Amino acid sequence: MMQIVVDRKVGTIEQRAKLFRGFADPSRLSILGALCGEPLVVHELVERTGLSQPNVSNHLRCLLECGLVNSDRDGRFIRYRISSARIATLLSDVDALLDVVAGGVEACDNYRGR
Amino acid sequence: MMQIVVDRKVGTIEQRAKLFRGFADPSRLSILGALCGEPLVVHELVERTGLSQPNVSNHLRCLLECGLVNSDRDGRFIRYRISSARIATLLSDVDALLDVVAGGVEACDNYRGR
DNA sequence: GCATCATATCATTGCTCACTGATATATTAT
DNA sequence: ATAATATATCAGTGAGCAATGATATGATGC
Repeated sequence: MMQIVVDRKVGTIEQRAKLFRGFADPSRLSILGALCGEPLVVHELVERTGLSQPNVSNHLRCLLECGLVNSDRDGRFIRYRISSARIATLLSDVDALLDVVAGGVEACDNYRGR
Repeated sequence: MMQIVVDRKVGTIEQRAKLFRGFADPSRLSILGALCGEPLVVHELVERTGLSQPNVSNHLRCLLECGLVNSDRDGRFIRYRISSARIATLLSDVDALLDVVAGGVEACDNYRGR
């Protein structure tokens, strides 16, 4: 029986990029940052992030679909939590990297900010 | 004298998002991944990534401006290297997170891929 | 059932980015 | 100086995403 060996890494680059894009937005970062502290319901996230409610919901749907957060219904509230402590790890790693490259990132004009 | 206390985190969220966006592209991930192995000159990156030369140069300029890579001229070649081992750390952390959420990321339709 | 609160959905609009193709600059060798 | 190699630049084009506003769904208490 023939066997086709698929290079796992090739497919993974797209996945990695997709995962990075999950973090590459100020709104989602605010939400994830808040959830790293403690689980929160939507209107709490709205308060803390200052984002509009539909905006938070839209991003939560994305984060939920990607598996970055989980949700539980609690009466008429829905409580969200990060799905893995690795998310917090990733966020602190980025901060560590920012300590090194913050100046350059600030200066980089290629992304004009959104 | 009045003092205005600026929340450092607010500014940092934009920076974090910007830094994440540096990684949120398959082309740049390919380039960074290759450079994590060893320093390489541009045409080597072109070969290994399969990207066009202008495309590689454009992304390198961005990565250079952001401080994610450094460059040294070597005759008519220009050799690029990652600026910090933390970059490799970040990339492997993402892979670790992908082990947990890969299925969800794959299924998430919000980013249709680029 | 009705009113209210909590959250989700959806279409639209505007902005931003990635890639391409052509061209320019830089370095080395002859 | 000229040719050849290596890399950078830039404008244009196409596509995709984020936020908004309006509305829909769902749950609770009266």
